[in-house]
Order: sequence, then C-alpha cells, then structure tokens
Amino acid sequence: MRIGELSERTGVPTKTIRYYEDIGVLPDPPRADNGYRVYGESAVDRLRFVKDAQASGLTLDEISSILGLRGHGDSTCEHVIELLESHLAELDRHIVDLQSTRGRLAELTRRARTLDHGDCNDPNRCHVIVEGLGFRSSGMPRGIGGRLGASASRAPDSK
Amino acid sequence: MRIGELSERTGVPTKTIRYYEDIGVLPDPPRADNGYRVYGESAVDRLRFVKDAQASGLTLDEISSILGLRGHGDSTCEHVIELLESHLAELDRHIVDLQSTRGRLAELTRRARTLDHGDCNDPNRCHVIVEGLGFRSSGMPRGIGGRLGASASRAPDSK
DNA sequence: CTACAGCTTCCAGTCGACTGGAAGGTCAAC
DNA sequence: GTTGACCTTCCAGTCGACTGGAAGCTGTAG
Repeated sequence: MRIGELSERTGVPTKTIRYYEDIGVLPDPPRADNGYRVYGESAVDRLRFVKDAQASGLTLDEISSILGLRGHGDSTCEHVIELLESHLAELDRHIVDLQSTRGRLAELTRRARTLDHGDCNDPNRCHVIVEGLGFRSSGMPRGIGGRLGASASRAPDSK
Repeated sequence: MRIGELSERTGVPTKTIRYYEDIGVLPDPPRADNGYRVYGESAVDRLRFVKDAQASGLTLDEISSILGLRGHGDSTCEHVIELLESHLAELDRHIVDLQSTRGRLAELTRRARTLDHGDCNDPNRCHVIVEGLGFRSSGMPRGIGGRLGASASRAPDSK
C-alpha cells in the first residue's frame, strides 16, 4: 500500500509518517519505480505500536531505540528490557501521582462548587473562588486587583 | 521576600517565576524602591496550586484563566467551576487510558523477558525482541493493536 | 574601592512532536 | 492534453514551557 492508505488505516497523517521515517522511528520503506513509498501490512502494526508506546509516555527516541532502528541507543536484549521495565516503573509512579493530584483537584472543585457566590458581582472575575480555593490574601492590595501567584516546577510527566 | 528566596522556597527557578509573570500566570508583584520584586507569603501557596494544576494536566493558560489573571478566558464562577469539572473528567479518562496502556506495556515487557534470546547474536540489535513484540505478524494475535483515544502524558490532543 | 552575589530587562535558543507550504513528478480519467 | 488526486523533497514555522546569555544596576563585605 502507499502512504495515503497507511495514513488512512492508522489515522496517522502522511506528514507524520514521513517525519517518523526521518527521525528513525520507522524504517525506510521500499520504493516503487516512481519513487513512491510502498508499505506492507506490518507497517500498520508498527505504527500502532508507536502510538501505544507514545500514549504510555515513551518518547519517539525511546521508541525507535526499542524498535532497533538506529536511534541514539543500541537495542540489545538487555537494553530493551531494561528500558521497558524502567519505563513501566515510571509509568506506575506517574499514575499514582496523577491520582493524588486528582484527589486534590477534586477537593478544590468541591469547595468551589459549595462556595456562596452570592457576592460575586464582578462579571469578569470570581474572587470568591479565587479566595475560596485556599489562597489567603495575606496582604494583597485590593481584593479584586489581587493577583495570585503561582508556581510550577517541571511537569512530572516524564524524565 | 525577593525572587531568589521565593525560588528557593518553591524550587521554581527565578527565570521561570519571571516567565510566569510575563505570560500572566503570576501577577506583577509590588516592587521595592530599587525595582526588585517583593513577594508575600501567599505566593508560596499559589505556587502550590499552579504546580498541582499543572501536574494534573492543565496548561498555564488554563491556570491563569482559573486564577482570573486576564488570560484568554474570563473567570466567572461558572466558568471556573466548569473548567475544573471538565478537567477532572478528562483527568479521569486520562488515568484510565494510562492504566490500560500500562497493561499492554506490561504484557509486552513480560513477553520480552521470557523470550529466548539465545540466537540474538547481533550485539547492536535484538531482532528477537523486535520480532517477538509482535511485528511481522500480519495477523496480530494479541493486544497491541488497541486503539487509544488519548494522548501521551502531556496531552497533545487536549484543547 | 573592588568584588561579587543578586537583581533588572530583553531577546534568542531549545526541545519534542509535529505541521504547512512551495515546487515539482506521476498517473488515471475525462 | 489538461485536470486533479496523490506522491516526492526540502525547509520553515508552531506550540508550550521553559532556559541561556548579554548588559547593566544594587547592595553588602572586605
């Protein structure tokens, strides 16, 4: 099949398929006489694996390393298994993190829902929520103009 | 406190704190006579919120919208509650997705672990694994081919 | 007085993963 | 023989979230 059909059957845009080839996630496919890429059935499986691995948080780099397609790493048995296992552990940590964050966010939402918004009369801003969420306006000039601070550290997503 | 202390107490680089201010996730703090930023205690709490929100998958844009800091959206009560609730639902879907992907990956890993690597003599490539993982099979016996509706950890598909 | 940490602004670069567009070749249909 | 879908390469841009560096002011310690 040609790239268009592969794209249709996997839902991956042709642009993206060529990009994957470029960066070594997919092997260079054979070409027809006219230069068109020609794919076999297995390409569909491969692409599906890539999607799955990606959904689990692996980078394209790691994926091509697993697939043995001259990424940065080698792909000896040990390397691949190690990578899979360490990623699995990471994925578990990530899920646990998300669950606890989910708990905090749910609590926050619950509080926002049960707040009395009666005196929230500025149509553009709900200071009730903003303050109800647990920030103590300890010294904020002017309630409404009050700015909130925020912090963030690197997303816990992946390495 | 000044930006350096805030940074130390939150683990967020000063660069990042200024960046957050730039894009409206943080309010412009008052300045000392010398022009230095001066933060109150509440900045730390807010940092915690942003961190949580970010960890749960909200973008900085959404966060500043919740915090009412002239992001793109407004921040009426309804808007904020809606955003929090729809995000919560999304987060739940995401966790479920991750868990199922985790299952497939675990199965893959298990198979890779139990394969006989005896004839894997190319030091740079473990074709045993690559083939063992299920490619080459036009049929695709087991479950890699699951469709995943959701994105990787850092949602490329969200909003 | 000098060193030096810490602060300021501004602008450019990075990273991962695409995505768009230009310029052109191929091929079946009308 | 031209249209139009589909393919090719190459290069540039986007997006979110930073991160680095230059150039320069501030404030304290020696």
